Parts: sequence; C-alpha cells; structure tokens
Amino acid sequence: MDKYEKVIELAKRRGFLWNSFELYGGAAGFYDYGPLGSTLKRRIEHIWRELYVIHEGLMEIETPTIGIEEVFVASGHVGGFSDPLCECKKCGEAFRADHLVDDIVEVADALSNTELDALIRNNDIKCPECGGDLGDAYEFNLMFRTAIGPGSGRAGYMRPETAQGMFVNFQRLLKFYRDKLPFGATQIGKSYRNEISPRQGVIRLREFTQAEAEIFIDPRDKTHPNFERFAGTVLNLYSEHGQEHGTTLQVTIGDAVKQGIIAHEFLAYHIALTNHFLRRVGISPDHLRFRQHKKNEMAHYAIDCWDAEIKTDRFGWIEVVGIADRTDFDLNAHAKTSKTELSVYIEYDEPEMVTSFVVKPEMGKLGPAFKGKAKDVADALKAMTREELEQDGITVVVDGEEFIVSPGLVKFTEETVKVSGETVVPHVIEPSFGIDRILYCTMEHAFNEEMVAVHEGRDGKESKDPKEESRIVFKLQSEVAPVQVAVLPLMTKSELIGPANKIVALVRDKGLLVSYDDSGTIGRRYRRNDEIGTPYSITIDYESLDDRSVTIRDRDSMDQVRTPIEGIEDLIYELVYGGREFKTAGTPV
RNA sequence: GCGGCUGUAGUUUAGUGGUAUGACAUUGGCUUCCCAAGCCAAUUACUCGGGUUCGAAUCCCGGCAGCCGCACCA
Repeated sequence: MDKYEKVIELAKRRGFLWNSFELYGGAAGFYDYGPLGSTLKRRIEHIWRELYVIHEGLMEIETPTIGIEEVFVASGHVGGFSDPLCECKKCGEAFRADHLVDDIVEVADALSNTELDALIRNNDIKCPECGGDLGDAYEFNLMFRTAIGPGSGRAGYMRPETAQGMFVNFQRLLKFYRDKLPFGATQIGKSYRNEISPRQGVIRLREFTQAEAEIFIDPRDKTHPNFERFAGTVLNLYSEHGQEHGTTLQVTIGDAVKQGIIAHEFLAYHIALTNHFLRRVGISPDHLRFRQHKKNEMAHYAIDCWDAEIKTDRFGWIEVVGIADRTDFDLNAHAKTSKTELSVYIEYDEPEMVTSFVVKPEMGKLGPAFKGKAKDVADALKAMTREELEQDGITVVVDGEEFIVSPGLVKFTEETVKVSGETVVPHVIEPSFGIDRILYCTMEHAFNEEMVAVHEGRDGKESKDPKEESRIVFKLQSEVAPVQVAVLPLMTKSELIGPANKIVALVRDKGLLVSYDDSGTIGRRYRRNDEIGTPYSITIDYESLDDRSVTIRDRDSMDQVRTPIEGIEDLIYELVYGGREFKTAGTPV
C-alpha cells in the first residue's frame, strides 16, 4: 500500500472523500466531499479568501457555472478545447489527426475532420505504430455541452474555468473600482472538463473547484507597490533554464526579478503569495517548487507562466496552481467578439499637445447626396490621407461600388488638440488554484504513521516489538483541521458526562467545531481523533470534579497539560487560531 | 477511447459450483479506564446486469469502478 492508497483509504473511511454515485456503481472523475472533507475544504478556501479578498482587496464575485456559447467562442474554448483524434483500426492506437498531417499542410490544426480524413486517405497515411489503416477523425471536446431553455434551446457550456466570468464583467468591475488600475476580482467555484480518462482520484476530476483571481494591471507598469513584503522570501524555482539542466534554484523573489528569471515584480509577488498560502494550509516547503512554463508549452497569449508544483508520493510533482501573465489576450478576444471596447482611460500626469490630421465629412450634404450609403462613404473618407483628399474628384469605393465625392462635401485639417490621457487594454495577472488538488496534498503531507511507545500496565497485546505500536496521525495545521477540539469524559459516567456537555457548549459558543465522544476507552478515542487530525482533546476526569480542571492533550506530541475549565473556550481558540504555544496552556501532566 | 490485471462487511481477508471464514473497526453493556487494554453481546459483505446450471461469490458475456501501460491534458 503506497501513501496515496493509505491517504485515500483513510479519507474514505473517515468521511473526507467518497466516490460519487457509489450506490449506482460510481462514475469516474467525480468525488463527494464527506462531512470532514467539506469542512477541510471550506477552511482552506477561508484562508484563501482571507489572503486574496481581505488582504489583497480582490473582491469575490459569483457568476454562472453555465456559460452561453459566445463567451467560449471568444475565449477560444469552443474552437480550441477539442482535439481531433483518429484511431488505428488494427492496433487501436489513438493519434492526434492534425499531427499526422502536420508535414503536409501549413495549418493542420485549422482543418475540419472531413478535410483531415481526405488528407489522410489521399496521402496514404498509415498508423505510425503498426502501419495499419486509420479510422475516421473524431472530436474530443473537453467541454460539457448543454441546452439552455426548452426544445433544442440555445447552446450552453459548463464553464471550463471560472476566469471567463470575470473577464466578461470587466466593465462592471472597472466601474466598481472607480476606473482605476490595478484592480481585480476573485471567484471560488466549480469548473467542468469532460476529461477523457480521469484516473488519479481527486487529482483529475471532471467537476472541480477553482479559486481564481484576475488582476487587471497597467501593461506599462508591472511593478508591485507591496513587493518589499516578499522580496526576501526564498523559493525553489525550477526555471526554464533550470529544467534544461535539471536544477532547482533557491533564490529570493527579489533576486529572481533582478536576474530576469521571473518576468516582473507583479508576477513575482503573486508567486510568493501563492507560496505563503500553500505553506499556511500545511504544504511542506521541501515538497514545493515553482516551475516555469517552457516557451513551447506556454499558451500563445502568455508572456510568463509559473506553476506551483507539489511533490506527491505516487504522482510525483503535480501542478496545483498556475500563475500567468495572460497579457491583454482575453480582454481583446471579448472586445472583438462582443464589439465592445474593453479598456481603461488613463490620465497623463501632464496633458500632451498632439497634432493630427482630421477628416470631417459634411454629413448634412453627404446625406442627401448618398442616402443610405452616406455613412459608409463618410467612414471611407475618414480613412483617407491628405494627398487622396486633395484631389479634385475623390473616388470612394463602398461595397464594390464607386462614388465620386466632390471637394465641398468633406473638410480636413491639421488639428492640435490637448490630450490628457489615453485608453489602454489592461494586462491580466491570473493566479489559478486547483482547490481539490491542494486539499489532497495537505492530506498527504499531514498523513503520518509513526511508532509510539506502548504504556506499561497493559496486558495481552502481542506485537513484534512489545514496546512500540504504530499510530496514524493526521498532522493538519490546526487552522484547517475540520474538528478543532474533542471533548472526552474519561469514562461513560453521568458525573463526568454532565461537566463534559457544559464544556462542549462553551467551546461551541466560541464558534469552534467540537466533537463529543464517550464511546470506547480513552486511548481509542485519542487515536480516533489523531486519525482525523483533531489538534486538541479535552478530557474530564474525577479530578475535574474536585478542582474544576481538565487536561488538554496535544495531538502531535501527545503531551498533556492541566488547566482550569474557566476560560477554556478562549484558550482553545487561541491555540487553534492565535498561534499560542501548547506548553503555555497549563501545567504539564 | 484501447490493452492487461483486479473487484467478498467501514477496512482487510478466507473461500474457485451447494449463500460465506477470521481480524480490526463500529454500536450497546460491565469495569475510578489517560493513549487502539479486558470481558459480554450486537450490526454489517459476495461491484452491477444478463447467460449456463437443479443450484453461481465461484464458469461465460457485458456494464461500472480501481490499478498499470498507451493516447489525451486548451
């Protein structure tokens, strides 16, 4: 049993992760979050919100998970999110159909399946593996398609990323942030990709949770006002250059920007912020690196892109966050498809005097002369140069039809105007988090199987080494642990249960998630809580009845302290959220 | 989507034509019980569908899921 299996087994058994639709045999690529899994996920998301929404000021929005066709036509997903495949009839091997004809035509990826089939047949292309005949090309579209409304309806797609919902709200967001760059929005939500073969548990899902930020910045100024905060942070950088030599660099974020390893401060800041987040949810730093996309794997619109990768026991380094400079690609694409300008007006510090050539068609005269064509004629005139307009009879071609415009119908001058600013299309910095993968990694990194001493006075139990036995302990950060404190009466006796219930109520009022457990022996209950990562356990014993004190046990060290019941709720809160040291919580037992 | 292997309680495991073995876990009880202790009792399973057969967990076919390999991963 490898670590992945152990973690997934524990996750299933204890209510973190379940296969979806198990009752009906299940479906690959879907997972349910059980009671503890949901809570763990919420706590991770909560930390993300604290960092990105509260501290960075990137307000959260929520947009539909179904998108209309236009959105994904503009984003390129309708065209580019599917690949033509064709299979060998003999050996069953599948190939990218467009790659098979790459050498024959220039733009193979622009061809339809019918064109690809024709090319494959006419050029007598055979299976590269076995030489067998190839079947017809067919599309693998990774988007879930649906219909909006009754009947055949309007085409809709489940969103493959939350990002588009933020891009299409650009104008609203711009007004919300009072027309000033930089600004941004975040969204935490489900996205959908109809993966061909999702087979790595929660690592590759057909429905998954993303936490994305889209930050719109001035393309001419990619510095970050708060860069100093992280300039000294040392990260494992696996740069494009490093990948060629198989070396990971330990450098500060400041130096990485200075040496040109990371394209600019703004991107670097978000790489460091990502690191901060991942560390806080419990990813161990020596299993974390940032890998730069190589030029040939980077999407054509990005200038620099780094993935946070976490090392897992079974899958090796897996991508959990992508931090990309998407430039103005998305805004331009939506501007073009929607025929709406998506830009920001930026005022200069000092207005500039700009001299330019201006054409002014006399619409009052053009209208009667050209009727319905007047506007087209005027537009054509505006595009002309001074030389063209100075001729006696100006010839304008509209829709293949020639029109003669007499000189009196159009005026033109050199004008010097005061320009106090300009419109720019912002660039987008996008940190995109795969929450499900991060959640799995926190579980794997928290998962520990350790040998602990067997206490004396126990009888009957035989093992290879009678002094030790193994315990499974989920060393989750106390901030993300689903159950934050367990309340355990030493024995199932009403005189102990009474005070225990009072403590449960006290701690609940503090907003902490507490589990009460009086079933089985105390040791078993400690182990149960170790397994689900409960950081602290309060035990009520007979001494509690005499002096109103209880013991608190620390999950990781198994040490105990004794402390008064009075104020215990504040103490636990500080231990969980305030970073208070366990040793200071009471007198050692 | 293709090929190979696999599928028995919550977990793990025995059984290879006659409805299922054990362990751990879980639940209730006893015990002044602080690290999976002990004792008593209880609950829980043949992945699903079809076929062969008097009878299928067992043999055959198919679906689903898992693992491995191929392909895919904007």
